Amino acid sequence: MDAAAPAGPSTSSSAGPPAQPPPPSMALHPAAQGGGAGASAGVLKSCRHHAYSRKQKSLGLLCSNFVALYDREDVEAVGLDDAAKRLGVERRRIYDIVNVLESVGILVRRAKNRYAWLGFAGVPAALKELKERALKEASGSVASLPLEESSAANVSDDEDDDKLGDADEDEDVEKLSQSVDNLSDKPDASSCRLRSDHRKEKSLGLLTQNFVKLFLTMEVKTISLDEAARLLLGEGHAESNMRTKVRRLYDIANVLSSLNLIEKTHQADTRKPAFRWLGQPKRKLENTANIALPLDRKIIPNKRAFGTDLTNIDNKRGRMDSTIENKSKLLQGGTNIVKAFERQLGQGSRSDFVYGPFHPAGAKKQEIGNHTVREKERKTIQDWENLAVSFRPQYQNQGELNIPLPILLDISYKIVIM
DNA sequence: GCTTCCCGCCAACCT
DNA sequence: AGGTTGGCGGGAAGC
Repeated sequence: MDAAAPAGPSTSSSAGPPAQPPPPSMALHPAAQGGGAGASAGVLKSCRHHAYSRKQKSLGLLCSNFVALYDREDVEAVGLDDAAKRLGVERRRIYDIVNVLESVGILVRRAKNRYAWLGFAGVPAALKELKERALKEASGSVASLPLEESSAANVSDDEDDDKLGDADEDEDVEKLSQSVDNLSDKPDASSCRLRSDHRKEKSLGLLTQNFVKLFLTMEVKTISLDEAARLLLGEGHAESNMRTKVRRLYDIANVLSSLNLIEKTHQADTRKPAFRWLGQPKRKLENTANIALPLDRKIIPNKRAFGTDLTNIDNKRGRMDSTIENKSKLLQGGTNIVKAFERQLGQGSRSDFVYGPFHPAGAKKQEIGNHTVREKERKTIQDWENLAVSFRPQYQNQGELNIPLPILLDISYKIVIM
């Protein structure tokens, strides 16, 4: 499938993206052709002369659209094919999105090609678990290992029901972590498993979790992707290795920032961008204030505008983090992890997590796996619903979305309110 | 010229 | 064997 491709054997990537493939997410038109991307290839080609724009095809934007499409009360399952078709992108991209979303608890894989939609209500539990797992790692002997290795070596709380093949039922949020966590020290448990785990170790999902763990465990609030890559890889990394990792982190960061879990900022004294964890409602409020500008007045980030990339808007939102300060903090990070954790866990746990821009439709889906969302959280969620009214996602090509009318109306409504 | 990151090849992994 | 998943890195858009 992966529709677009063919036309020409397009040998390999070395040939480079030949004549711009039509930007599917732009070109595909709504209801018109529920008919499948492939079919429209010819038509799309005719649009080729339109300037090709990466922005309109960014993962972040795609993610926003994805969320807009499924973040509704009545959505429970997500089919990959369906998503790809409706969003007008190739399946491959959906995998990217879905893997990241799963890592933060928005989705859970149920079966081949099928995911369950938990929505933003699933985020707190997922983050909490991430935190706790990282805490265990930290307090264990693996604290000093790069995350990528340590997480592969750690054991998650209650696992080893070890699965495979069975029950679609309850491989919940933990699935990913389990499969990786189980790796454990048994040297060559089974070459099969190791090989499989090796692949998982590098998965986008796990990388996402580890990236998020950085924010949850480090004292610093912002981190550049270079730093993140370095921390995740450990020292002695090959240069190419590093580049690849950074590329993946860009992908992840774009998705996470479209979810508003992080935002792009700039390190004070470098032109290098960094990402800031959006963890406190307080900050969120400031966000809201910033965002609640009339559309045409809105300060457009000087860079990419996918998702809700607030990037350059803010500056004042937090204290200025100097790169140097960050670096030294990061270095201490390992030893401070436990302390930082205790502090974070102690300070009102996750009521301080902030969801994405959409009001948590899944607010009523209180049960995530076996975790029950508590009252307090529920309350917070309601607060966010209010926030959501003024917190408008920045869709850029919603017109091209294959989103059911009611949703579009709902979205537009929110935009108009602004 | 450097950063950002889309694209799609193709191998690993299922079924 | 055929379909699904997703790592990976080339290379072009964006700045």
